[in-house]
Amino acid sequence: MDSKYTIQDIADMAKVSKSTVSRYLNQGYISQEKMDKIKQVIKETGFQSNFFAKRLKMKQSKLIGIILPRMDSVTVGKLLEGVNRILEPEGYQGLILVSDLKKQKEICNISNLQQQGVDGIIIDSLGITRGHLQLLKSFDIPVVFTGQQHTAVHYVKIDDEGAGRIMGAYVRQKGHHHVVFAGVTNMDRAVGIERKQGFIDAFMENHPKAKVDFVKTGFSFESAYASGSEILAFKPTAVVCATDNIGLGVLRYLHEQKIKVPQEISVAGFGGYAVGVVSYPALTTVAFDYELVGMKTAQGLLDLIAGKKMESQSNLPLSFIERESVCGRQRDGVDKDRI
Amino acid sequence: MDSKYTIQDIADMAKVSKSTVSRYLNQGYISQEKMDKIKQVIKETGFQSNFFAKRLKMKQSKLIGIILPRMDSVTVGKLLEGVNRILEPEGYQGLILVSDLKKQKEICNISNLQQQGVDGIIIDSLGITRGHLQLLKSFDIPVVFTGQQHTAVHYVKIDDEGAGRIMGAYVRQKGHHHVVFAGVTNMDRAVGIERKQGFIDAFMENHPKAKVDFVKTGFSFESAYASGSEILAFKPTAVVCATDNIGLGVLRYLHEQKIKVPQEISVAGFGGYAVGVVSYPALTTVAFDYELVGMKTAQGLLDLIAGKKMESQSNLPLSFIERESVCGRQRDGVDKDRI
DNA sequence: CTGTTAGCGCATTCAC
DNA sequence: GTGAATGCGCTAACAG
Repeated sequence: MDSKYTIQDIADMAKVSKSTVSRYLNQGYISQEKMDKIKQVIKETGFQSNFFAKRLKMKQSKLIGIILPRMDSVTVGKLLEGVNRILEPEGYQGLILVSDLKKQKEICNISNLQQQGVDGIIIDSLGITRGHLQLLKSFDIPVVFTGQQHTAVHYVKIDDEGAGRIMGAYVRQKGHHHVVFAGVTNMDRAVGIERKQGFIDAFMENHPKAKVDFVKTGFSFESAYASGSEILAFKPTAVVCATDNIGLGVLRYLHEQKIKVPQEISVAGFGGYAVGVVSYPALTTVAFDYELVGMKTAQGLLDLIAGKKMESQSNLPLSFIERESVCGRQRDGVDKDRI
Repeated sequence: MDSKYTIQDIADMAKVSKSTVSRYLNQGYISQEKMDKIKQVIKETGFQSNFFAKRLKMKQSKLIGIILPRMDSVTVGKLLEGVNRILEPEGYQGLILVSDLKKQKEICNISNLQQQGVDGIIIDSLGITRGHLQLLKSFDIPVVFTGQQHTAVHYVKIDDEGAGRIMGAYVRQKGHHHVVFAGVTNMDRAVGIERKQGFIDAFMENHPKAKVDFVKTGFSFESAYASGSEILAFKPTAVVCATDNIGLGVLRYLHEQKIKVPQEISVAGFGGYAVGVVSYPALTTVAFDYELVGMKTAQGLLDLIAGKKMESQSNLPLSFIERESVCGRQRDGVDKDRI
């Protein structure tokens, strides 16, 4: 295959022993004379040491396994960008595996990566199950989760509950009493439970007339769009969506129904994707910094690999972005405002 | 590190030789009796063969290097999705490196991957330079480009020129005479030259009154938005944008300027991203199937690895998506329609 | 069918 | 400082 030079070849050419070449490649400890000679030969031949032979000796792969639920998502892209920013300068490379939104495959991927001899694993998880914990116990390579949390593992994630609370407080303060929360399956703890509960808690607090109806939808624009009529049936004054994607789908549905946003119904989302600003109206949202999440996650893993401790955290900074899709309601003008 | 069992350990435990275990792991050719014994021991120990030792022998890494201009982009996500769909069933894994939009880094990444001993490389290139070709000549591992083309390499890409032509014909047929093409640097041959030229050629054909002004902008939503006033200064009846992202930025600018699209100005893009449908109005565009590109690219590479030939192609199917952002013009109502 | 032997390319003792 | 020798864990002839 790669009909390449070996360390022996260049040793011969430089008229030294291969250990000398090896030293040149690693610590040093050789005379200037041989050093120059070797350098020259290496340059001429374009020699590069065999990755696998090296790793076999070194017991270190400099490879980090990265398990992702899917590839074609904005948040995943941002996350990777952040992870890469930390890994690359340290000489690590990411080995990416995709779970296709299946928890079972996520577990397969873990064991796969472990077998490949990666130095650590980052998992943007769909949900941490007993299966995960059991598998993780069976070997001792460092693992950091993101996206989901669990007391038994290391994790770095956004504050889903806090994000929900921010939105809940905002919508309440805007004078809304009756909202539909368009959320996802509670198989996804972070988004399906924490984020939703945060919203409900803050929205309900000291808010006697408050009412929240729940409509379950998927993560995609299309499924959100398809839930439009179900949402409308509750006649809310505002729709709070578990993700910006869902918000965009709802917005589209409303637009096609000729329902004015935010005049007739307000809409809000979570995520802060750049696309939120291209919709009409631009989507009010709680923004997450996934690139930062990626950086923190990678740094945590590197710490673990170095034998240091790492602190799990689920409190990464959030920012509220008020755009155009939510408007205020008169103190008591609820429900009657709409037919 | 991974204080793991070796093939020797399990050979001892099963009271056979390690070659027998190796056979068990690979082809077969052993008695049922020993087979059962080995299977049991492996199960008990959770043994897994050492990845690096195996690769060192096999001269095959089952690793495919993938070089991307950046991570956080929708097209890249789709592409990877497609690549992965082909690679995974064949037991290959992708090793992803990011070029941060720098051609020089793209070249470094190539040589990096080659050193790692990948079996092949896929490059979503920023532009194929002499540096690329020279480096590629220095080793013989299969490489397939996408995103850009060059006669001296293998490539699979969308038909940028054809896409441009489709849009050119459409806009002309809609009765527009004066358009601004909001494009990117011609350092990017595919988008900056081929796509633009295709548009201009088709638009100009048998179209005496036609006029195309060019405004150079970046790939981002923000830079497109910032180019808004420059575009408007030409007073076109339509703006054709080199990508949907640019189109979205222009749309946003126009929206904020209270200029009605498409009544006052039409806008179109290229790409067919899902987000095009959430803008207001929804963006008319030529859609590319990047997932298909990914699949074709990966398949081509696999063919090359298998010693087969592969045909480069730049004619992957396109689809025109007519949405709301372009409208017809009266035969001579040009320019005067706008102040 | 099975055990023995011999490397894959490299890092790292150990004497010199 | 430097070279010779050893083995990382595995696969692939080689004889039996």
